[in-house]
Amino acid sequence: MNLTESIKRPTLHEELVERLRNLVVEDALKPGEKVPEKDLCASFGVSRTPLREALKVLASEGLVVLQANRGARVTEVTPEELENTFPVIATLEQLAGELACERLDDAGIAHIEERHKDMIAAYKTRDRQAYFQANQDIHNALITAAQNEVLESHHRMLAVRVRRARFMVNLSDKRWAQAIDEHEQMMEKLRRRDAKGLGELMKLHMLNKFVAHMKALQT
Amino acid sequence: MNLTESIKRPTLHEELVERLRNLVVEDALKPGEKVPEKDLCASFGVSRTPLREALKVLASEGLVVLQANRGARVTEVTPEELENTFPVIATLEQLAGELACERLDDAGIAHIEERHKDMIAAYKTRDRQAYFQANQDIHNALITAAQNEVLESHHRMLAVRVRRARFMVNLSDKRWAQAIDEHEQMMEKLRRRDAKGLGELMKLHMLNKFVAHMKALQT
DNA sequence: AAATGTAATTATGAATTCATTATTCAGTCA
DNA sequence: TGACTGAATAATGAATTCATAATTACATTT
Repeated sequence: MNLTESIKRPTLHEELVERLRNLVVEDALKPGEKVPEKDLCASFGVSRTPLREALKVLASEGLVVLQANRGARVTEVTPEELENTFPVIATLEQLAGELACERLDDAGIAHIEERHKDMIAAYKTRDRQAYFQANQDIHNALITAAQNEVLESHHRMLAVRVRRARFMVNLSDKRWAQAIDEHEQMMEKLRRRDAKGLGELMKLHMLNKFVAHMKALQT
Repeated sequence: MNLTESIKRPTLHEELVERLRNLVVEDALKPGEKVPEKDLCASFGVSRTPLREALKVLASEGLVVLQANRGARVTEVTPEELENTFPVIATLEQLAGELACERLDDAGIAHIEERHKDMIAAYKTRDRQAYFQANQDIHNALITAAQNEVLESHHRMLAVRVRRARFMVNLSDKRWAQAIDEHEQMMEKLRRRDAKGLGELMKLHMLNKFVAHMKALQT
């Protein structure tokens, strides 16, 4: 079978969750900003019902907060929020690193190696856009390699929240170089399939990223 | 200020999320079971709108699955699901243990000590109900003590999913004794404020619980 | 002018209605 | 008998409507 692509027509509310989430992550909807249903309905061309359903989901993901009878607001990215989020991501990435090492086959490692090279190339040409993309691909690949749906979904939820912080800070040259170095070390552990080592490095990598973010925010 | 309790009048959909979640956790709604909106609306005395909003939230928490045009089903508790969930909970509890050690004051530790004694008492009289309750209280207290909202909310989501498994297996005498022993060790680490030690024990405790569950399921 | 009270407007929560998609079941034909 | 067709029924997705709470604008009082 499978002659054609399986027909997937997502429901409106699913579509809206996606679109709204992107708006929040891409910073089109600013933190603290009110999200008037009416306007969103108009711009998406849907009625309030599916939109409100979508907002409920976003709220349970922590991207917006709902106040009864007072509508939705995009959650603020506060230092406290980052302070709480990073350790949790870090510990999840540690677990992911360990599992990925055990479950990745040679082809999988080769694939990550490719993206790693892309990332290095982007670093050398100082192409921030390409760097962020390759970086994210690598992390996502490692998460996927862990083959744990629960881990993956919770990691995604948290990663989304942190990704918004990207718009707030500039990656310093020093931190950028450090991050590249950490990735080199991670690749080394991965090649040797050192599960514990990779896990620890990934955790540390996240916590260092956190420190860099906090420093940047304090200025 | 704060002269009176802040007035909280939850919206219907919030109330429904709570109630429905309980129904799933308490196993009143069985895994795999269809959840006809109509019946639920009738039994709760609400219209479909808030109920459907609640189902969307439950779906994003992974307690139900929504199939377009075919309604909601309670998610099955499969061995795969447990296999994926336990390691994630374990790693979160490890983090919680470490943070709790750093942040609990003497009064907080004393409070946990109390619940620990309750748990031991329940064990001696083989009062499963009281045991489960005290056990859960202890874990929750440690999570709360970590003072990390993100950690807490994600842990709660996962704990709910696992708690359902309780209805599927019987706690063996052997495992029960082992669990008590593990808790004794955890308390010892906590008294000494050995953050790393408590974290490792809590992780191990969860993984052992997982092994016990899997053994029980295989029979 | 500042503060308080009140009416008008707006936005939200929830119920209802409408439109589509599944499901059921009787009937037909091989 | 058993597989297929299609009408009837039921359930769901989405739009609309209604009710209520919040906000705003304005007036009144001091």
